[in-house]
Amino acid sequence: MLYLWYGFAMTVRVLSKGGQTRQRLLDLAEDAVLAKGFAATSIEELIAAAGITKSGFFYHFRDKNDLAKALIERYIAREAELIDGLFVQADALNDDPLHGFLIFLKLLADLADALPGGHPGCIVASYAYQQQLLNDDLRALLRTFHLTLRRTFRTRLDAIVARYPPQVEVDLDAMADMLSAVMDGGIIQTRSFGDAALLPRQIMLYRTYVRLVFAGR
Amino acid sequence: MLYLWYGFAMTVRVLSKGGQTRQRLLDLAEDAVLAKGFAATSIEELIAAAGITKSGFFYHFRDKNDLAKALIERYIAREAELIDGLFVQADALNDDPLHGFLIFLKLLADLADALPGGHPGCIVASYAYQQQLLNDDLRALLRTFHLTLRRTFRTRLDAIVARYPPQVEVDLDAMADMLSAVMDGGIIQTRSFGDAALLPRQIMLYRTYVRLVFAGR
DNA sequence: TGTACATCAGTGAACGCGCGTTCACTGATGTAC
DNA sequence: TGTACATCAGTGAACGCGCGTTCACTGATGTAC
Repeated sequence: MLYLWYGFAMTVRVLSKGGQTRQRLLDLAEDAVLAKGFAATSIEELIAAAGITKSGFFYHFRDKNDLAKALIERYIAREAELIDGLFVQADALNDDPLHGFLIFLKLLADLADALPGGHPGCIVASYAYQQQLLNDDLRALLRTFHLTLRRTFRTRLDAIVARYPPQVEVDLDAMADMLSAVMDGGIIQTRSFGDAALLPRQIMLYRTYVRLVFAGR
Repeated sequence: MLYLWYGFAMTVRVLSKGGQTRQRLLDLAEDAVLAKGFAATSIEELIAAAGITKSGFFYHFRDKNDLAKALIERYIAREAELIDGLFVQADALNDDPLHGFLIFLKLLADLADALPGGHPGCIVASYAYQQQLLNDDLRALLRTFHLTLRRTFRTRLDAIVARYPPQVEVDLDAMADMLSAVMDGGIIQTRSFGDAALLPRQIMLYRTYVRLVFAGR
């Protein structure tokens, strides 16, 4: 399993027997969805791997759509926890907003670099090309997630601007979005090229951009 | 249909009856694949929309995998034609490599901005999260496509560097890849937010980065 | 401590539907002589 | 110009398989009194 990515930030919870099975189903589903998409991921293959029967699956999830929902919700929660954790680390040693953000980006790149087979993929990005399969609730979830990321990064950029007047005129929302964009794009490239180094390299390039805009060097 | 994006650069070819049906199947398939993924796109729905029978489909494509291949090949060819066309336009009026690249990026952003419902999506990016469905040939195609883009942009950047020494140290391959990344990421955001303006905004932000690195302002 | 009942985490069998694929056939158009 | 044959662009019927979902049932564990 590839959850080094999340591992360090995850709250460890003692799970009941059923909770364990449910988590296992979600783990299997996440891998499968990232590898071939939601529609091509069959309940049959998940239960085969988990070693339960089909009715066991339907004990845990009302229907397949319910699985999709649980997958996004878990992913979003983890990702938020991860990012918050990195910001806490980055802020621990200094008070400067620009340095804090730059350290955060370095930590993010290091984390991406440490993943054995490359980043496992982003469920939210994968769903973006399968939107018609999702109901309105799920589409709203994706939207909210991207909005949260934008707000999180934007808040950081606002704090930077207050102390470091930018060298050029930039749209701060776009600048915030660019980090998500570069990560989603970087993951796609990592997958296409089979080169795990591409994602961290993109993050570091974004970092240089931020430094250039606000510190001029 | 959303092919303003490609329309202007496409060579107009007179198609035979069968060629027309084939193109129509590809158009329908492209829309469906971008909306819900390849696995969820059924031959049944395509022929219903095209008004032929299932056997008619199998006259045009050996099997479903053959459709996937045709879809990527057509997409890649169009995209290459589009980019080349924009570079020709950008180069027509000036000889400066930096200005040429900046004009190209502006044309690209304008084009993205002119798309009625936002960019229809990138087949290659969509396939990235469905790799396990593809055979080795198709995976190689995706890889080659990204390599071609990298080389195309890298060549431009090399020419720029020769005349404009960069203000900061940047990895030129990563800088070339960043444009693809920002576009793939921008499309995902455009889809999640339902805001067509996000993609052109990301392209323009990348453009500012290039200007900043090589012109310092 | 023993008994009754409730909840948890499943099993097993059956369902109908839609999917991709195959195969034998066909009418319209094109080409050779 | 007429005839023979080939190719193009499909049709129609049938196939088996795997999919998501339902339903009645069950053994193990937890809780109340």
